[in-house]
Amino acid sequence: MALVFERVVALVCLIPPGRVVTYGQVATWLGEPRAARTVGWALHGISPEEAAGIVPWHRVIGRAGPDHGWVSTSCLTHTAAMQRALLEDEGVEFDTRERVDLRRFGWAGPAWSDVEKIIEETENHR
DNA sequence: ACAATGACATAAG
DNA sequence: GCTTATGCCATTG
Repeated sequence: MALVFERVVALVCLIPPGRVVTYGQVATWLGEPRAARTVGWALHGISPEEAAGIVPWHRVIGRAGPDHGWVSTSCLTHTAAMQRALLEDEGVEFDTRERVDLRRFGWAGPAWSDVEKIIEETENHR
């Protein structure tokens, strides 16, 4: 497993409220720019308890263009309507086509030191 | 081991 | 700008 799910979850936990990131970004931070799909899989495996208030899974969205993202979940337990509601509650705005402006709400990502810390922790915890 | 699938991404038509 | 086709990683049958 080149891309450890725990790292994905840890990174998602670092996303500040009112900000969103794409699956591809998360994958890139972990050194696997092509593992966007796997990131989605990792989040899909999150338990309901974690999703409740610990892991802000809703802040991870798909790409809809260079500057826009959109809710791409098809999961039945974490529906798109639910995700949109959670984001709007944090101040993230959706345009008329259910898309988010990444230039306004996108997150540049954590500092490398934080990513490194996560890697070490997951390495240690393992 | 092979084929199919999925909360993705990018290039091509 | 939208639809299709291909590529990707990891899981599952």
